[in-house]
Amino acid sequence: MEKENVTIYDVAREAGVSMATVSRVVNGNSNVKQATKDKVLAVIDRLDYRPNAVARGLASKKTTTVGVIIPDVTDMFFSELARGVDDVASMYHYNIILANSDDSGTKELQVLENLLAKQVDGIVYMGNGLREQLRNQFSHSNVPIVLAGGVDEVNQIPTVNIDYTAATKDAVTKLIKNGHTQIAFIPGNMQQAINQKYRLRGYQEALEEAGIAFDETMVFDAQYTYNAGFELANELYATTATAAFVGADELAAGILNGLTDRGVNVPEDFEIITAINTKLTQITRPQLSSISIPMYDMGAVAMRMLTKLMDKENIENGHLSLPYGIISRQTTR
Amino acid sequence: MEKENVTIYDVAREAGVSMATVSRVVNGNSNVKQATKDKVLAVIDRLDYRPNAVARGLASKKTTTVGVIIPDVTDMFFSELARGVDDVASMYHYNIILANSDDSGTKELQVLENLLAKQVDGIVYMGNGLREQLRNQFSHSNVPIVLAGGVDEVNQIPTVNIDYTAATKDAVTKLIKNGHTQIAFIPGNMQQAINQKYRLRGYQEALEEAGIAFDETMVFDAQYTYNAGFELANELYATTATAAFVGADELAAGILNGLTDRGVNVPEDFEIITAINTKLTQITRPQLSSISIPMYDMGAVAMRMLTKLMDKENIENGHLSLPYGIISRQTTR
DNA sequence: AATAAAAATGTAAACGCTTGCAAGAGGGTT
DNA sequence: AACCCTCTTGCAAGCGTTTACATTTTTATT
Repeated sequence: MEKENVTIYDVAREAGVSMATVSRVVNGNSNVKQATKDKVLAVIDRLDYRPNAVARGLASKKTTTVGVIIPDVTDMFFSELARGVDDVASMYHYNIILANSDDSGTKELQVLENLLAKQVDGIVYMGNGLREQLRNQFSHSNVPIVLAGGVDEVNQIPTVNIDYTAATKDAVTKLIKNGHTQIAFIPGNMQQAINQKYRLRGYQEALEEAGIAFDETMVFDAQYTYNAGFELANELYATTATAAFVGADELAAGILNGLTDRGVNVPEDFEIITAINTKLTQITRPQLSSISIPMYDMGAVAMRMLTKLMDKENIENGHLSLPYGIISRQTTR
Repeated sequence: MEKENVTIYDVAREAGVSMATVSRVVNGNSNVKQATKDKVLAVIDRLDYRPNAVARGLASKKTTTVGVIIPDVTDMFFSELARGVDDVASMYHYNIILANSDDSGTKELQVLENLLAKQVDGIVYMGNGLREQLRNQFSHSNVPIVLAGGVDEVNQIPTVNIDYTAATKDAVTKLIKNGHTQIAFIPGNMQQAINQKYRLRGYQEALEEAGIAFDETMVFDAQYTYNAGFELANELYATTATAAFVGADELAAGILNGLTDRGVNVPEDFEIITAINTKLTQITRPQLSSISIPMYDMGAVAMRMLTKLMDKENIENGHLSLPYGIISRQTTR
């Protein structure tokens, strides 16, 4: 049971070669005579040798590990992104250190510190925006980083997301085309740039194009939870709104169920369109119409971009907007 | 911008002490004169020194990193566990390397190999069962490991979960009390020990206690997906079953919606109880009655247990069953 | 067969830290 | 003044690899 750690040195001795040679075959590196390679490989197998990645990391200054800062793995949107990240990470032989930040500034900073201490080769940052302080830390370090799913207001950091403004505009326009003029805008947390700037702009553009005046009372701030939505339904009920753009599925589900419970018929009396397209959209009754976002792909592409950055390859375009769609289900006519 | 890596050596020089002393203050270690400590701390601050965790790992043989093998982060059950794990991990200053296994034997093995190469201090394994081969690898290495949420058929590895047999029995008994005798058993993948042994036994015990004969045609095998459930609804419709025990929420949601779409009234004509208690249970209409499992806590407790194991503390009981409950919502009367 | 070029292998110095051991610095005791 | 502790600090040997650079072996050329 006591697997006394076998080192590269043991292998070298047993195989009658130097550790440099063993290192070479382990790394599939340069030119080693086939015969030697076979001999070494045999010993590695016999001794059950497993290269110590930590030592490797020290010597080569590469850890083949990337950090992933995520608000909450429990959030369907982010976990889907994370899955995309991990899949391509492992495809390129990287592991990911996953760290939840709760979207909190101080936690993010702390987590970043940690990740850098662990010498990660790169970082994919997920979040709804990029705080000033964090951006500073990023630029101070020379670890490549890419932002997945979020927005960087100053377009300074490589990013992959969708065009939130356009998507929102499309969704709202769809509602307008269905005859609505009183459309509630409920993107979630209005503090976040993604809502406060991008989505709001899309909403406003759609209204403007249709010649509808922007009415501030149609803008609602909310937490990204089912319960927040459920409660908001009451508030909504008291307004003249006849449709709503909602920034997240759980929130939308809450609103939908809340409204339904109050006897409102969706979509006859009230239409809803949500901004994400998680499994939830199929589960609610009626099913939620939504913007379809390629979450998994966003994560995958972000990670792929990161591998390039880590290899110091040139990135043609550091700001990718993936295509999105609009899926009509049952909460819109 | 070129933060030429400042090392412990730089700090030592600047502070006029030896690196050993710097190391001591960094590790809050042993006894260092307060004056010296202050001096060193000041330099650390000025130079913005950040200890290299990789070097530390090599020297100390501790990486303060634990591996987490998870079937799929995207699964609500597992991501909730993962969150619990990460929270207490970071509480104890550990980071987690998260690796998706897709519940595949070969992938698990590969992932494990990786984790061991990275010299993780411990592993928390999530999965529905523990494959022979993996168990072997585990016992070959001397890295502590704990199983979260799953079952170890031979009770060989520290585990934290709930009593799946008892929970299933309780749930089924509830259905029986409501007058049902034809109860479908749809735990999910019947290959998995957790279903094939534990849950099935609970189901059978409940029937037996009520004097109902076990009917094999009431046992259904299914994938853990919404669609599988939706389709299974048709099949179910054709049987004499009047109630069902379902092993997962998504699956249950599919069954519920499928049945409803066929005009079946739940719970009047058909009752459903699901085995997990994710957010979904509140979102479906009618809301799903379910067994409530402390997912987050299972993860948290498992990680806590792992910290003890890593510290070579004695574990009083390596097989923890956390309490569960039964929540009646609207799919049962 | 001699020689140059190419291929294979070895040597040893990092990489940045921890840690056992030794030694210096102050006291207090007798 | 000699001796013994206890508290601090420094020395230096690792930890297990990678990787320039040097050296040896092989192959090709004439």
